[in-house]
Amino acid sequence: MAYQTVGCPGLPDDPRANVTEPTPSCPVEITLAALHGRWTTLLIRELLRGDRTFSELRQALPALSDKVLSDRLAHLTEAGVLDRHRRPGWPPRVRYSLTPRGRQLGPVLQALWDWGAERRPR
Amino acid sequence: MAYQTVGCPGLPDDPRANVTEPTPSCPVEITLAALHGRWTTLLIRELLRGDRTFSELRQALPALSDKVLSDRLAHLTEAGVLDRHRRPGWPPRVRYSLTPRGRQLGPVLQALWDWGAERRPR
DNA sequence: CTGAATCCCTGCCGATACTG
DNA sequence: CAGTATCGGCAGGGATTCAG
Repeated sequence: MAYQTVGCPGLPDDPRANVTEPTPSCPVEITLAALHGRWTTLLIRELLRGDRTFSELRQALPALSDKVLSDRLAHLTEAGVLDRHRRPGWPPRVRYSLTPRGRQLGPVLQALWDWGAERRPR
Repeated sequence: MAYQTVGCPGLPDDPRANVTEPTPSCPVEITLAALHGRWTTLLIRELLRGDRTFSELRQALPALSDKVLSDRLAHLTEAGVLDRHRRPGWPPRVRYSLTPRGRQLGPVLQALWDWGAERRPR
């Protein structure tokens, strides 16, 4: 995807809180774009637990295909959420770790968790 | 969509924090499913400001088509985020308002806003 | 006024096969 | 080991048209 949009919680001053259509400059949309795509939040959860290599992530999420894993990692790196560390030598080893900014997604995921964890009012 | 996934912030006790693939029972995914789709967060923002009718929402978000607006309202109603109030008489008027649970999305959107509003570390 | 039905187009995601 | 190339299915979303 990349198809989520804007919202304005308590920030009436910021002009970005008053957009009338989905726009990439809206902070809410920026975050949703970073989290966008199936498997993405699971990957972040895995990396919140510590650094991981490509194959460690594959092991942790067996149903995730190489291609999609590769896509997600590239997307998250591009979004500034994680860093790639290529280790020299053979076999090639690449280590993925959250950036400081990526670690700040913790509270965001927590907020998402909290809302979803409440009992559905019938 | 409906294609976002799980995450586990600080809840290692909950078994749902350890799923190895996207599943609808994960709280994070429940929330992302509720927010899912283009225009959705903009609609919620609009309704956080107060009740709105169908045509008021159309006015507020001119680039949003009838079909998608209708889809989003149905989806959010289904998700327990908002209520429909059909007013008797002619012309038909339907009023949409956030449920208590819907209003609790405020902090969630705030968390999304906050992360997206921070300067991108270059 | 408030939607539902239909059509088409685009982009996601999975499977498979292949490379440095 | 860590990816990329290619293909196909399917669902999201916009435009238009029709209905209660």
